[in-house]
Amino acid sequence: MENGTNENPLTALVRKLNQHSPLTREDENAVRELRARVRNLRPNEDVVVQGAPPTACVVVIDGMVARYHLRADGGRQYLGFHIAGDMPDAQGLLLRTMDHAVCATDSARVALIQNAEMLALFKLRRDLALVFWRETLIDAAMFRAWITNNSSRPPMPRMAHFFCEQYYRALAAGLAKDGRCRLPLTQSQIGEALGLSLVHVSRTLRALRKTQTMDFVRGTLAVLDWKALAEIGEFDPVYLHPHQFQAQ
Amino acid sequence: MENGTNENPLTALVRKLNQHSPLTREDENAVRELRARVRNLRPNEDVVVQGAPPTACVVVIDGMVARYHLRADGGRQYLGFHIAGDMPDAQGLLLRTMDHAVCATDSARVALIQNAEMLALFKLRRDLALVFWRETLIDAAMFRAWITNNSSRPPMPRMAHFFCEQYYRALAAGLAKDGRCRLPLTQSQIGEALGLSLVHVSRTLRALRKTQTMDFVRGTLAVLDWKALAEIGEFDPVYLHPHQFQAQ
DNA sequence: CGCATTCTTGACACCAGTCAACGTTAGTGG
DNA sequence: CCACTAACGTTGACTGGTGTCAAGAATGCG
Repeated sequence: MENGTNENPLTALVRKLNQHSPLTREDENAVRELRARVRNLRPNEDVVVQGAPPTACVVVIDGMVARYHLRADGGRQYLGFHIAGDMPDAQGLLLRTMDHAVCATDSARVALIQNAEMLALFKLRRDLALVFWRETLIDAAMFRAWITNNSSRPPMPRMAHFFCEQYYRALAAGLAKDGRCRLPLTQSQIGEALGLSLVHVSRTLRALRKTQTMDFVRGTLAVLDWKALAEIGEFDPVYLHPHQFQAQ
Repeated sequence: MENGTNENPLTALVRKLNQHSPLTREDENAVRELRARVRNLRPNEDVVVQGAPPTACVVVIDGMVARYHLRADGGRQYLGFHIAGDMPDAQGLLLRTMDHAVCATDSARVALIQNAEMLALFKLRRDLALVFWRETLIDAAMFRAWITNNSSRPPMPRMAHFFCEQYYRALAAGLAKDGRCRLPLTQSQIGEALGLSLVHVSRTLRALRKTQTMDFVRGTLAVLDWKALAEIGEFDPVYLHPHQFQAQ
């Protein structure tokens, strides 16, 4: 399901929004007609820098993009990884300072939409504001899940939960097939996401592989036994609010 | 600054919203005129249960309220603590299932507003939707800060950061004086927030006390040297977006 | 006063971080 | 195609930090 260059860059976004908030045809078109500047990112290139005032908001078209906190000592804490259709900095729409940064983990393509344009859209189509709001609320639910995961689960379940989340979302985005999806991260980055040292990521990964439920090699995640993996990670996708919406 | 029973129960909410999004007099009145049912909570009583469909949203009037994930083994992971003016479950407005619970940590008073009433308000006063949206985005920033705090800081800075956040927010809410504020938590609960064992909370607290920057005794936090404490915890309040707003 | 809850302290074990060396893979240029 | 390099991953040895267990002290409440 590679995104052809001819396709509207916001198609993935529309699909994603529809998953939790069915859009009218008019709403869909209004989103698709947003003026988006497409930008190619090289691995590790920042697209949003921490501390800056946000001006445009980012929609991922292709590849993977990460949010992270830059620590005082220069270290990173990754806060989430984003794929086609995700808006990793929607909070910038309404806040004055970015409290975190966004970068590409691998090559990625993103669409940039001026905040003013988004806000104008919300004025015009009020319901869409609620749709994007809901999107940011699901985002917040993911953050909560990360707090619990990183704070209260031992390394192996923690890592299993992490892989479950990534795989589940890739599946929802149509980016998984044959039990595999792209997850272009180094073990070091996984460590910076889960609060584990690189060495311990390696050890934990070995232990996880031995359960025969998954594999992870050079940026590709393979799920061999979803049910068992989800059990190890205590993974329950309710927080991702799949196919849910509240009628207005 | 105890909240007299005669006062409008939503005054604290209006004050808080004003801190990031200056409201017009009409907007203020519209918020104050929301029909709110006041409910008294006893220590440890749930007001929102995990997994349930949300129907009303909660505004804290008095006391302290906590969000938490209930783990499969019955353990809790606290996700945040809330004081007067906070809306600990605003996400319930637009999502179908509560992925976390809300309880009182001590006796508390909350106002309950039907979701339908809130949504009607947003239809009537579109700008208010953006104001409440912004409120939930600041919430999300706090979650991110917790991820980083719990995942990447050693116990002492972690705890210092936690105390800084609580004190800073109490101050903003007018609930601190003489360098002290209420923080009605047991050490066990602090452990369940920071991902530390009870015993280690006790040890870390002793170490923190020895720095002479703070004290914490039976539900009261005293800040003795704010600057030094903030330094220990690498605390930078930008993520709380104090006095910030984006003109629409 | 007596009981339940919370806090403190010490002893101990083990998990996970650090250090260091080596292996593996991908990419580059000859 | 091979040689070389840099980045990434693996493994072992070691250490220290943090959890667990257990006992006792302090506090609050009835």
